Amino acid sequence: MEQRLISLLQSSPRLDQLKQIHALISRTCPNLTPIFLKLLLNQPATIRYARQVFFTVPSPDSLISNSVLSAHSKLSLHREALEIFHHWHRRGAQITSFSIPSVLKACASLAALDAGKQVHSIVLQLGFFSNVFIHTALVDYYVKNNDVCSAQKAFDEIVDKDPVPYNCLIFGYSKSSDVVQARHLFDTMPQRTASSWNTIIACYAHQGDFNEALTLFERMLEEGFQPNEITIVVLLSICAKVSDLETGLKVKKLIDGHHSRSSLIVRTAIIEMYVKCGAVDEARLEFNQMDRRDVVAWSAMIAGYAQNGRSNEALELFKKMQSECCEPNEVTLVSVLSACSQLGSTDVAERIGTYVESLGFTSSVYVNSALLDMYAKCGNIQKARRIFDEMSQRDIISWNSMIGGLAYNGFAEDAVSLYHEMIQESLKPNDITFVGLLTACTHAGLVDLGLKFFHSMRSEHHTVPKIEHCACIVDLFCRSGRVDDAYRFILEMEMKPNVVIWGTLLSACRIHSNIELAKISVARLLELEPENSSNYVLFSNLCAEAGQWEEARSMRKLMKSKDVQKLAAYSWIELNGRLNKFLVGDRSHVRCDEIYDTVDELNLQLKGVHEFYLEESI
DNA sequence: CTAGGGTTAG
Repeated sequence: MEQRLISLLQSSPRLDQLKQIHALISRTCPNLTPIFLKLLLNQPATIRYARQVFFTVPSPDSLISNSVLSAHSKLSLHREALEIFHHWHRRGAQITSFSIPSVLKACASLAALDAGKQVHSIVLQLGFFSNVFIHTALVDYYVKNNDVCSAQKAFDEIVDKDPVPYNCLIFGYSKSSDVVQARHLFDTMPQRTASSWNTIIACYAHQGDFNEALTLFERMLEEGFQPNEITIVVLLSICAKVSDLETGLKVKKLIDGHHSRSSLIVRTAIIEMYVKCGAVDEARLEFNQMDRRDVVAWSAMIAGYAQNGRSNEALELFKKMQSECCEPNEVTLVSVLSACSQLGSTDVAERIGTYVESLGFTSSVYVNSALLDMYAKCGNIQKARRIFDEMSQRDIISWNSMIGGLAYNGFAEDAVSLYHEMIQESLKPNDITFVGLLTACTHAGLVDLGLKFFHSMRSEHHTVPKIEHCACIVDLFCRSGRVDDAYRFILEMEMKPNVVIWGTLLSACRIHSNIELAKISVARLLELEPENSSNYVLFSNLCAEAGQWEEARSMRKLMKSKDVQKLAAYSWIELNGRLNKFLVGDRSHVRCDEIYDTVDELNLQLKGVHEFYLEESI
């Protein structure tokens, strides 16, 4: 009978068949009910029915009750687990020490604070003092509720501690950023497991102390611990954050033997490691080799393309994801939007924007900020503003995107007044806020206001200006023709000027024909990036325009001697969703004659407009 | 029949 029952249940019966089997058992051999129930618990498909059967059992013993409870807990059916426990508790059934951990796990996952406290008091009433399992579950419960104090108290109750409660509490201290306590527990625990190492390594990684994390990993290997999947994932994510491809590959080697079996998460972490090290093509190879991909894997790869400036490939992959019926989540959409914002195409922005808006992530601050950022960067400032105004919640990044968006689109005054609104709402500006503000001032020629904002960073907002803020100030002086002030500012800067700063000055020197400063800037630029052709070309053109032919020729010579290749620059225009690229003297387009005629005509018209304004001003 | 650590983002 029992064998037949097993084979019947394994043939994935329908609900009506299950009912028949159940009826048969209750009529002919009720003593088989517990076995029947246990078999139902084994499969997620039949656990619902198991619950119904359990509720009909007149007085279930604690063994079967605990099995029902733990089966639900294992499948993360926490709500149902709590329901079972309440039902059972009401009937006055005997609660054993085995019942408690599953219930506490359910309370922790549901963030059911009151229920958890009740269970704790039941624990005290029933006198389960110093039971390792129960108190470990209590430590875990309090850690998950961010109450590390109560967790420590529950921990202290345990007389004979194995590594598990230590690991739980170390994680608790890690979550509350108390590295000292975490490390103390780790150092003093009598014996460790691989999980102990994983927890402490992850703790340092969360703190941003990647060196200590890597040192501990080496010690872990030295002491003969076998890294598991979680160790690998933690390490790969560290390598991703510090862009350390060399260590990343070493870690990857550790699992290369049984690579085919490695989990989705490990493979996603490998993709992420490659992506953050700039090795996008290697990431794609890894991605292609996956036999199964979830939304996280797709998102990681799409984000990888987006972050490495390969927007078209990001969008192509998103299309493929949709064709394989994988539903995008917020993270996917944010990456897709970020790819679009780099393309700068109004058509694509319109299409993807409308699509994203139709999906109903209306309350997501993340998605909305990415949306408004994209609209702004693609020139649709009205839509960007509409999204911003309609947002029910905004964080610093939403404000920054809007301020920056207004700034880049030339609405300097709106950017500045939005900043004041932000201050009114008592939000703290960060360094990105100031990049937006300074950009606004640059575009509008508001030199004094820009300098005021720059100085207020330190004095009022306790943020230290970074090199990008200094670059904004240099640009601010340069655009208003004050190249000498720009140079003076560079000399007084606390940090070493970079290529952006010297490049800005050099370009300004060409416009304002300042050969002396141009010489200084180009010298710095050739030190910093001898391979960049535009510096040589810019300087030599500048000299030629000023009539200094000898200087111009020698710079061309220098460029040639260093074998610097000049990159062909092209301009492009998007028409009816198609991208058309043009090189200098390009005749490849089928209608190039018409195109050149039109360009000539436009030039004439522009000259006419220019002359008209000249006459007007006289 | 009981417990812990991990991946994607503006």
